[in-house]
Amino acid sequence: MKLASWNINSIRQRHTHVQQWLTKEQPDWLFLQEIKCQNEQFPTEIFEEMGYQVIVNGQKAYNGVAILSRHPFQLNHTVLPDLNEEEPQARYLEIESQGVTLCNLYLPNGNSGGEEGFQRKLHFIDALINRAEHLLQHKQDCIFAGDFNICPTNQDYAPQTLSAEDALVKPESRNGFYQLLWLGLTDALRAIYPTETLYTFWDYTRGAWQRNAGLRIDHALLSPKIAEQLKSFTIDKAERDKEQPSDHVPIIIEF
DNA sequence: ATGTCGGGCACAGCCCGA
Repeated sequence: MKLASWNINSIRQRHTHVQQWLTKEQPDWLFLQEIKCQNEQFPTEIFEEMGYQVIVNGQKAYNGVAILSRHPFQLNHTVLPDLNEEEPQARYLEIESQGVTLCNLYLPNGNSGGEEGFQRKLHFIDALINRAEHLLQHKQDCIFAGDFNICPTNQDYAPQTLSAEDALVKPESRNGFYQLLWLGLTDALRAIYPTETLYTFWDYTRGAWQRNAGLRIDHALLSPKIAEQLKSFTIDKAERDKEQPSDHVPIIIEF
């Protein structure tokens, strides 16, 4: 099985990139984040014509997630069960397909909106931990993948790109990521590349790509049985060199 | 602060978010 995740930074700007990429890679599932459109604006048909079933959790202007699937699936959740927000944002999409629970997530960045904005990020992480705990307690094979907006360690961001106060590296954010690992989930990239410096995002500004001033913020966390079956983890850096690229590149796991 | 994107608003450049 092949599962990919890609923060696309507007599907309307980059649906051709996705089409071409799908033709090349043929994943069983593709998780998309930051589609930045409402459900009815998503180009569902072009992916259906390619043999994918499509489920979209969109909203106006910001955020938004979607899953493209070659296999039948059941929708589980469009909001994390324990997340009680007055104005829920489109940041989560969970399905079950081929016996695996597939959780596509786009964590709040946490750097805007002051302390309240940061707390929203921490609440999302808490709800994610609760969801992971629930699925693992019920022996449900599961994968949590997407844009976590967390650099787990200092190796996961280029020197001098972020301050210690940045929400992507703050201890509270990182602690949430570690809690997911302590529950028994495996950081798929680190299972295969324990020590290499690898990034999944390069800012549009300051020639970040040319200077390799990147971040590792797109992750795939695997429940134990899936982790045992993990065969490969790929960061498709070539996408960052294309015309009008997203600032994130696809990550791909095979199991 | 720098800097570059995308979307919204509303129709021309700003503003927000990343």
